[in-house]
Amino acid sequence: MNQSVAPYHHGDLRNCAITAAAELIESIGSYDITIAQVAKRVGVSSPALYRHFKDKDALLTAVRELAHIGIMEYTTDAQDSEAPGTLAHIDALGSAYLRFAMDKKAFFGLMWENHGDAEERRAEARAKRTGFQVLHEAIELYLRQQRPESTEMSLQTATLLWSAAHGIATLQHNRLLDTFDQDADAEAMLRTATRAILKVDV
Amino acid sequence: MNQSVAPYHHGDLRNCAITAAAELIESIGSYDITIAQVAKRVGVSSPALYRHFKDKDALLTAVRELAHIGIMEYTTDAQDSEAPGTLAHIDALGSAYLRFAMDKKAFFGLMWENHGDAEERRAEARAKRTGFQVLHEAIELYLRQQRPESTEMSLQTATLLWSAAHGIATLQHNRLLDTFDQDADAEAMLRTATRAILKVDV
DNA sequence: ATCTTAAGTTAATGTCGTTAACATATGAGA
DNA sequence: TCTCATATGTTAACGACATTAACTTAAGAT
Repeated sequence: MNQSVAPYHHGDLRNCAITAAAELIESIGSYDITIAQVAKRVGVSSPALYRHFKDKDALLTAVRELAHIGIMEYTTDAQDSEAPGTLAHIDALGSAYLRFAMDKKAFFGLMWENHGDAEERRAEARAKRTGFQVLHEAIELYLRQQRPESTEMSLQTATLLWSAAHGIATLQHNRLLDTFDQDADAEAMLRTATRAILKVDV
Repeated sequence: MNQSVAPYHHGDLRNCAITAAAELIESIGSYDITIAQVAKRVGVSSPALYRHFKDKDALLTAVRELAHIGIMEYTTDAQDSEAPGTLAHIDALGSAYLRFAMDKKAFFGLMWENHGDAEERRAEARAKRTGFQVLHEAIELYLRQQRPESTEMSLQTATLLWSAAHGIATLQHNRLLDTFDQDADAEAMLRTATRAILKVDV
């Protein structure tokens, strides 16, 4: 009556393990966690986790899914905050990406790790593409309204803008922006990049 | 007489270990190597390496230095191939970066890993800044010659362009460019980004 | 020649991922 | 209600690994 899905002994080990792993990652600020740590946190023996995950990587992959959901929340909030088709809308999406990268450093790092299984990779690529679609649609709408002659370039433009955002986020994540330019401001950089790529006069 | 520096028992374990590690990384295409593998390759016991490296991370840091030298070679070749101050010169630098990322995938990944010691980090940051300087100077020269009114923006411009290149390289490295845009061409993207950021009319 | 010490060796430790062997609770059906 | 297959959990054990301890050897200075 307390749980809609309350399977066997533990109740819901799989999901608990995933959130425990996520909490652990968040608390130590690194995705370098151990099966034993997760098991302990859930109050279960290590091998128990192997009833629910093929291996450690499978668990981390599940956490990555959480991370995808997390970045999607940031994105959706941003999306709702500005009128579609405006430059502000695109800025908001980029800003959300940068904020996620900084707020959830460990998750952001985890999301872009190289990992094992080919099947899992495909699933994740799909999830990432879904996130990308939001940007793509925003840009397509913007171009259609502001620069109709460039509408056909929307995919290339979106890919390039994502790359720029990703580069800025990654370098900031590794504390390298400051190394290059003491006064670097990631958000300002991304706005500049956005305007340059969209060929908006500054 | 065969070695200029032939210290003690092995001869030159430290350097041999570093190159052995690098070869190993290159041959398996991953920097997920083990001390034992490196030791075996050099024909020495694992603990022997601890006479020359504080821990595994110290060895990997040394390999990272090799990687920095490697990317510098690509950069220098590119630099020499075009006249300073031209757009082609800047393109060549970016192209070198992308090529290094693809040619030496494992090294590229290793270079941007998060790692331990604070002191080592500072040293690496310095090495990276040195690489960045090359781009910065190229851009400063270009701006001075082609867009004197923007010369004061050279640092910000260089940082932004590096970020864009890094984002493209990273996404390509993770096979994500194709996921977003089947026809994505990293080099073409970077050229587009370069022209947009430098505000060159296309 | 001797002695210090750098540079190597083998043994041992603790952690980790993972599998094996065993135990138990759950829900389905007799 | 009893029974049984199976999902889920436990402890024990293994092999790989990083790292340290204790011991050995060779090189160069005195």
